Amino acid sequence: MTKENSLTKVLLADDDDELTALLQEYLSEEGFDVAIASDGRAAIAAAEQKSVDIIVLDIMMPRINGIEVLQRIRAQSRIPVLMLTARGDDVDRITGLNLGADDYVPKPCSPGELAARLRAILRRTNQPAGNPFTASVRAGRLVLHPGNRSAEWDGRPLDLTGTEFSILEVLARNAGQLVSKQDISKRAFGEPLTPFDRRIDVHLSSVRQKLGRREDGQSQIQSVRGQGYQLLLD
Amino acid sequence: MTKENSLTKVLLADDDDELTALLQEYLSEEGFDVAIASDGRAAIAAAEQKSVDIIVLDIMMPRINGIEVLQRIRAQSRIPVLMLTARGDDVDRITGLNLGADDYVPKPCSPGELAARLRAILRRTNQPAGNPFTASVRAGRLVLHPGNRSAEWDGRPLDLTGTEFSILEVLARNAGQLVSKQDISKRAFGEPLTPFDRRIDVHLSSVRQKLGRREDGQSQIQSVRGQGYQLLLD
DNA sequence: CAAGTGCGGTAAAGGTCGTGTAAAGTTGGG
DNA sequence: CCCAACTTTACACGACCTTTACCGCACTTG
Repeated sequence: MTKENSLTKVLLADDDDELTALLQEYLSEEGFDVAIASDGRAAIAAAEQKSVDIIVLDIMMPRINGIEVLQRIRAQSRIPVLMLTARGDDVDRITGLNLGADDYVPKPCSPGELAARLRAILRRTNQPAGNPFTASVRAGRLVLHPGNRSAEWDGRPLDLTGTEFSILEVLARNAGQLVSKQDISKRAFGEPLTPFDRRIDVHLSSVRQKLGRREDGQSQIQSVRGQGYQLLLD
Repeated sequence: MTKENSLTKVLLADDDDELTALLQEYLSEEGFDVAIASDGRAAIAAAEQKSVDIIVLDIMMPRINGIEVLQRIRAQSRIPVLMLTARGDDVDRITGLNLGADDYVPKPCSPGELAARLRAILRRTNQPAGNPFTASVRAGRLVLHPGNRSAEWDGRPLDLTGTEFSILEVLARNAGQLVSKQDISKRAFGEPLTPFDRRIDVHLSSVRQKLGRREDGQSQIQSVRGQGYQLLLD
């Protein structure tokens, strides 16, 4: 389910190999055809040669930085570009946008959210997205729509915040299996878990409240001490 | 993926020869192909030359310490790394993770748990695990799943704590044979038995209660005074 | 065979650590 | 500047592990 004719091709230009590996895996699952370039030179080369539909560009890269890459690309093409930058620098953001980037996403970011932003750009630029973008994730009574990041429980809409959706999506994609906090952090936040980080616990607590309880009084999301969490299938 | 036989290759980098020997034996049983480096220099060399799939790295090592080794490895590869550290020092933990370690395990630790963490990382990094990872341990009516550290008795799930699982796993892997307390300690706790340590007795007592008794009223786990314990096969 | 010795079984106490959750603090977009 | 979302902080609780204590039994010794 990775290769087909009408898959949208994404070029990931980033020197962080760990991050690109994570994103590649996720975006492939989402129905994108992913290519990788780990420095500016490679990015430009790839953008020119291969038929790429959209580019994800890290601002900080060896050899040629992302802004310059964007300028060179814009010099000869209107292909959509999404810029990734380290958190903090708003100057970069403005610069990037003025140069013709189509969107901006701060690092670290959830792969799911990145995918959603890519879809938004493609929709906006009228890209023929004839592929399984909108593929929903189903797990028991839960249905997630990564396309617009909305969710349903038993057919009723669930009002989730962005982070809540990201975390629940990780669990839903591995429904019935144990997922470690480390996994959840990497996939939902795009960064490894650090020692005293309680974010997952806190957001999961909210998610649990919104999901309600099972007939047996148990939470829909089970926790296994020291190991992780697990979304129960019915 | 690395060799003809498709076993996952683990590089153990630690100067504690006793520990590495123990881990090598265990991980081999688990279907890993194990290589050993006993100082930082050797670790880097091995990581560069041989095709290694994942690295277990002790922070405290002669010549070049683990953190520096990790930096050098990360400078040219994003191969998964699991860091081992002496208990206590959280600073090390943070440092390690920020440098790009994939997980952190405090010493001493049970080989079984280490293996589980390795599997988790490999799954996360989408390693093609075409090998006997998920191999369950079967002993009579008992089935252990080291993959998620869960267990069944007569098909019914057994609710074991982490330490209980570790101890029972040692017995199950030598089912029908006598295992000394010394062995159990090394394999389940990752450290030799000290004079007044009653931990094994205590945990084994809980395990016995959870396993119930045989028709003849005997415990499923026999003790041989002064020698050790033995899990009975039916 | 009685007394002594030491190992093993187990209950209970104590401490540690992971988790649940409310609430305060912070941030960023409108 | 406000509001929603997110993060951080704080506290409570409970699971788990270790330690301690006591008891009984096996084996030894006189």
